[in-house]
Amino acid sequence: MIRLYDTVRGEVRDLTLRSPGRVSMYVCGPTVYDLPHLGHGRFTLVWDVARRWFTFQGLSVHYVSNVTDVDDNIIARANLESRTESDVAAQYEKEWWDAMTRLGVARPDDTPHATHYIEGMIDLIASFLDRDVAYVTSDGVYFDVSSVPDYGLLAGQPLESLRAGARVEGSDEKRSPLDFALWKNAKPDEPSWPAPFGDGRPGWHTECVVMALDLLGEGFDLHTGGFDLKFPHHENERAQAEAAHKSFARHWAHHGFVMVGGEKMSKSLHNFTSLTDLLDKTDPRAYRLLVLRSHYRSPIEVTPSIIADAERALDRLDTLARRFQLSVLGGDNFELASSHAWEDESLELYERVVASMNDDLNTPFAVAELFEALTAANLMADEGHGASARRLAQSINALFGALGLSLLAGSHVTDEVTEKLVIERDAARLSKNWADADRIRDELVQRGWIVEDGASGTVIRRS
RNA sequence: GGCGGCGUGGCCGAGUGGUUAGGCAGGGGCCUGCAAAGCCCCGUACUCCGGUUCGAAUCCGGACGCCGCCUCCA
Repeated sequence: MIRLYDTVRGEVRDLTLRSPGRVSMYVCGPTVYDLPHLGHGRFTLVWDVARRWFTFQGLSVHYVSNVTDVDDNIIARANLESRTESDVAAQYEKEWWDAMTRLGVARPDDTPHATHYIEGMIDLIASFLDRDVAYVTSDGVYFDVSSVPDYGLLAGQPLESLRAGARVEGSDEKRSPLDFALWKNAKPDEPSWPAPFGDGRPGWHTECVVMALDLLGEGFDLHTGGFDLKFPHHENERAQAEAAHKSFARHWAHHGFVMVGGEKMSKSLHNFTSLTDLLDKTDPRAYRLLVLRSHYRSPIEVTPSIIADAERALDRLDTLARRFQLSVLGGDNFELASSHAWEDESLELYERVVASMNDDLNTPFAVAELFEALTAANLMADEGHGASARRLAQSINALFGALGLSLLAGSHVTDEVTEKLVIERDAARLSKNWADADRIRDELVQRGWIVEDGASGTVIRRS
């Protein structure tokens, strides 16, 4: 049984599935108006890991993540750069998927776009107006939050106390500061769609309700996003579903932020590092390992030295892959738990990792178990138990693969000169000509290789 | 103001009341021609003050500090 923290209840509880063996999950995706930042990288990794883990465990996963391609920020950028909104959205969506590919984040099964769901949103808004849970103002249509009795459930606060803290905005026609825009009336130079209640464009909170219900259906299993989406975004999604008399997500889970110097990373604070930038400078697997080594609900700090730390840890994993010539798992290629042979040490490892992962996705503990197993595998091999060491290493590989982390034995592509140097060095070592052997080693190092003396002679790999 | 979370060894980071989390860095050792890789050993931490308990990082109360949400935001 998989247990997961539930935001509504404020505690870890069983993830009960709508239909056994199948997980339906909706993850709030990006608004495509700028390069993805580290925070986006984190959340996509966190839920990619969850998805992979569910799959690994034999569940059939339906993973939906939206792309918001109409919004104020996109419009602002388009106007600033004298481009069309769709041009801006297309550019940054491409940047998004490029970054996801490099991160090793698997494509969602569905990636609905807000602009493809305008009709459904209009229908929903019209039904709200019919039923008097929404009202028209001079600038659009607003949802009346007081029409939902348990509004504030996700925020953990009743409507009254939320209202008390709400910032008061100038003079608008909203009945409550918490009421939110379902539809924004068309303005010059803005994209708009015809609607019975006036031409315009949808507000942000409506798209996810319509798309989630369309693709996953009522009572889908899991809805996730960052803590900042808990309120008001998710609360407002839920409120709309309630008002539409549709059962919505059974389970809500939220992940922690990426911090910069103790503060939340965000575009509005201008303290973000682009994910693209990080991926250009480091092994993308380092970020995945970093994310795995902290709990998804905790904040993480991402600095160059912390990334470097993860890269060094990665070296040890790759050394294992090299030592046992492990095949590359992870990415699009991974084993299912049921197809791997778990026995002895492997079985113990597997059971511990399962216990950790199924306990609210405790990836840090799972990774700790894997590192302990790594030491054990090396020790077994050192002591001459090659076969069992190799079996354990393969299991470690399979489990990291299930978390989306590929262990790489590294490339052995060399050139003639390098090959010649290796042969010369082996000859020198054989004749105990240490001076020449060391000189050649220095030369190989200068050419960018790390040199190790293996049982069968000089072994090189890229530094 | 309301609600929520966090304060762990040099750094990162888990932690179910009593037994070594794990990683990185550092020190010592084994192995090695020397290295590298690997393995072994070492630091014995838990913001502070009370309380409960035979025993608390872990439970309760309080203090201090930090962070998040209540506005666009992953």
